[in-house]
Amino acid sequence: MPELPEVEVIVRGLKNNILDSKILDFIILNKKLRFPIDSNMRNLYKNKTIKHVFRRGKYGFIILDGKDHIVFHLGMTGKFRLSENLNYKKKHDHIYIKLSNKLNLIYNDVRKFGFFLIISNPIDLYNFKNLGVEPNFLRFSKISLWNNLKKKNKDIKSILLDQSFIAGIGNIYASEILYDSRIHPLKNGIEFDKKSFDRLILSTEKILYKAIEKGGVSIRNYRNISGELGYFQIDLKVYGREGLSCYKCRNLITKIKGNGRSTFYCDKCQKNEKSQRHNI
DNA sequence: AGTTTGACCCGGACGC
DNA sequence: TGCGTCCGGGTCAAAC
Repeated sequence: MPELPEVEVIVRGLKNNILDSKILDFIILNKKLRFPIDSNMRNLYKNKTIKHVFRRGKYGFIILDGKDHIVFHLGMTGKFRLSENLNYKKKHDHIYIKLSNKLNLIYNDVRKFGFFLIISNPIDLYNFKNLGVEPNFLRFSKISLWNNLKKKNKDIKSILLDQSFIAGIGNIYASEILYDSRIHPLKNGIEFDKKSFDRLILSTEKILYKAIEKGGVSIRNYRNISGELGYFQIDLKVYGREGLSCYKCRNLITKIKGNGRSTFYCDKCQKNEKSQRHNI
């Protein structure tokens, strides 16, 4: 699932391959994504040059010359691939972007949870979708994050998924971050002390940064043999390991469900004095 | 106003 | 094999 590290690696892949080329055509094969694709897109994007590509949270931005730009979100199964020709079509291809550098950028999405939106100048990135702190700026935002956290009367797992707190963490990395920082997923924001908060921030940086690095290394030039951008295998320490033994203490990993989302953790390594009392 | 819940998007996987 | 049911994650809106 594309969370921040995957989107970051995909964006780097795009930078490496499409920057400075011109969009010769923007062909919409299927409008029915998460939000219906605006049919103006083809006209707006045609013959525009790609000036910048960057990421904010799990969103990607493709900045063109002129005032209209592209924002995309990959949902659960959104993928980009680069192809020299358009004859090799795949199931669930939804958009073909013909580029002046002889490559075609293809958007493929099995579940169609992803979307493309038009965004126009001026772009207020700081307030975009009310997104919170970018993880690479965490260490500079600790005071406001701490104050924010201490006001939140809900479990840290949900807080991590809240994009207005820290931007870009999804369900998988949330479990990984909490495992790494030895924090129980049901620990409340207001229950945090400075020490565990510090560990949380460190682990967030560490887990996300390592994943980005892994993605960059495992995909040579950010693009695999089939031209796919940014998908890579991360070694998960807790996520999906229900009933298997913890790598640190051999205790069995627990899976819980809240808000319809699964959370994995080790109840020996990630203690929560308060919720443990009520747990059984 | 902050928090919780659930709907929605959809096709693949799985069970019978 | 065919059918039905469930599942997954991110986002948003409605409910509390």
